[in-house]
Amino acid sequence: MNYWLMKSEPDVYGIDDLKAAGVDHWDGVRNYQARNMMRDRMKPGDLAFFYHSNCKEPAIVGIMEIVREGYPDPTAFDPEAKYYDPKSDPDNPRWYMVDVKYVRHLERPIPLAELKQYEELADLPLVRRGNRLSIMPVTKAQWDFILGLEGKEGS
DNA sequence: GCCAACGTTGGC
DNA sequence: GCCAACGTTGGC
Repeated sequence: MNYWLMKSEPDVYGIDDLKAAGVDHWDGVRNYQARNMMRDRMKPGDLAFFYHSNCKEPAIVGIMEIVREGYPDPTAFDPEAKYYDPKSDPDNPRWYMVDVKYVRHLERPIPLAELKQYEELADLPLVRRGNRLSIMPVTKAQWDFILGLEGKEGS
């Protein structure tokens, strides 16, 4: 199984929204690298960190499970949708999404500023300068290390 | 709100 | 196919 980290702006869709929904579509991704990962690599049973971006304190805030592998994102076909893409054709869809299920909040949010302090996470794209990937793979070692931070005091 | 870094677009 | 211009992301 694989591990992931997925970003969302809490003002748009935060972990509490996913908790309320239970299961939801991770739609609106319009980046090819992220698309490829959802379409080709994510499988039901994979786990992902829910990350809050573009907010006061960017942080990993929870865990979710992939429950449906990549399939075409219908919001790309909808002229009324915010992320409508006229170049995505239902017969040859350009954009994909997965379904995710809320698992739990972390015991405490683990802020980006803290994640940046650890040598163990130096290769995680999230902490690298200028990184803009909204979906990224996390190694098992990184996953376990981050979970190990949960019970510690933040710094 | 600023702005650096990045991905995409489109002219050539 | 190059690359400048542009729009977006996202931390600060």
